[in-house]
Amino acid sequence: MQKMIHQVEKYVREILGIPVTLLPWENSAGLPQYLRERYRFSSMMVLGTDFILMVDTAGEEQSPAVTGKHAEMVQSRGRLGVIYVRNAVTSYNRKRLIERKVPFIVPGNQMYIPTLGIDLREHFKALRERKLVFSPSTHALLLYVLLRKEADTLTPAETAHRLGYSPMSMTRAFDELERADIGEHTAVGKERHLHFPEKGRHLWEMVLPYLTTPVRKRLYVSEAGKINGNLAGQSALARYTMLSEPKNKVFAFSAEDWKVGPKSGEIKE
DNA sequence: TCGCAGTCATTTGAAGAAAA
DNA sequence: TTTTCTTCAAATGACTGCGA
Repeated sequence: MQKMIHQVEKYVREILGIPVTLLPWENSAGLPQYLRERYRFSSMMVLGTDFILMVDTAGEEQSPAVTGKHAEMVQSRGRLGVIYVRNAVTSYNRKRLIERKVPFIVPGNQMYIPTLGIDLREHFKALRERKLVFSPSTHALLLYVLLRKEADTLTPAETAHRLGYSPMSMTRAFDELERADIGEHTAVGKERHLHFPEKGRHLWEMVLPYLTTPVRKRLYVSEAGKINGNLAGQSALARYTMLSEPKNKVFAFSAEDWKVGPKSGEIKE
């Protein structure tokens, strides 16, 4: 929770360019128990105006109507404007919070405080620098390098042939690695050469910040015993190591295999 | 001639908006 | 609140031109 308070502080400071200090709000003891259980309260001064921050600690989102009522109750007790804070708000609830003129802050994302004329939406997200994340073809190239024993020099054309990608995709993968300063990139005539001086764990740790999970979705299904697929996660570890089998078996499917396989059969999600 | 790179088209999925 | 529709971005391949 303290982390969220810091995020709000940082976000407001970044956007408005002024120092902001958040302090615990002393008067929260007089609020009903259910409000004190759901929210954490802080006081904040922005542009000369004091506010109470009502930080939502619950996992599930509640309706904007309920949020509005809670904010009104806190406002009537504290005699100060209330700003609702939550780490994420769905688009439809955001719209309704604005309709109800409920001030809110989603740290790093949105700030709506109509009394101060502040209405900063998600477009600020786009202005931030984008983190370099490797494309799937680059992931494939790296896994190929990590799994094979010999350490020879690679070219885009040869790697494309081996991995089943087009030469253009492999050229892009080489570009991404070069941008991330991973591997030794040289050119022999017009041919690009890529060599990895680092091996195994060292290489893995170097590339880790640029990798993303290949998992699109996690599903729990009935009749898992009827599934025929590639074991994944702890189930795969149990197959190849001394680890014991997990209670629920884990399988991995590509989107296509899932559609023509278990999803089309009698397995229920 | 061949390998690479630039550009454009296509496909796919995610996110947001609108409708029910 | 849920479902459906729309838009946008990412990933990839095909085509083409450049230059060693």
